[in-house]
Amino acid sequence: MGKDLVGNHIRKLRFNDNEMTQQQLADKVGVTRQTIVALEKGNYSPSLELAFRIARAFGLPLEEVFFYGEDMDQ
Amino acid sequence: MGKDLVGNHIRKLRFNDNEMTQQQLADKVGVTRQTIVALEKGNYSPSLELAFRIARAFGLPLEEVFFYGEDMDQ
DNA sequence: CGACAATGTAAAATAAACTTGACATTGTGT
DNA sequence: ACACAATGTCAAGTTTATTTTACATTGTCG
Repeated sequence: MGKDLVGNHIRKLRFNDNEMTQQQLADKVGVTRQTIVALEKGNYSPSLELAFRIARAFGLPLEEVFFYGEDMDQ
Repeated sequence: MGKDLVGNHIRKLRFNDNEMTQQQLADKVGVTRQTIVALEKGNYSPSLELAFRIARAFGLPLEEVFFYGEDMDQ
């Protein structure tokens, strides 16, 4: 809908503890690698459902993976 | 994408403290009333962006308004 | 060098979210 | 009884998320 108000830490999180490839994350949450690429690039924001699945994949609460508005560039 | 794994407390929250009409909430978060109706009925789950705006409208963290999986029927 | 894994990119197609407009129902107040 | 506010519903249309396919780039390892 909106312009670009939702951001995420997916790429960072894939490295930190978790050390996951785009493909592995994609498989784990049940989407294609292209979707992960698009999210990391910030092309669009995911559905709420996918956001939940990704947060789970990292074992984090949703708002530690995705953020809204002001905090955008962190 | 998925079946019906995401639920929400929108309807409850509109009453509790906040006492808001569907139309008022819709205006506040910038969608049409139909969208609110559809969400309350569980027809689909919102975009992540809209989910954030709705949570904000209630002054709550996203995961206190929307929930995933097990907790579905609460 | 040649092979292979991880990533980037891009276009066309499908699915899901959201809008627009219109009408029906229920309850409340006058 | 009439009016009006809040809610429910339905169908057709637009926009955004996601898939599919395909190819290009970089790094590593034999």
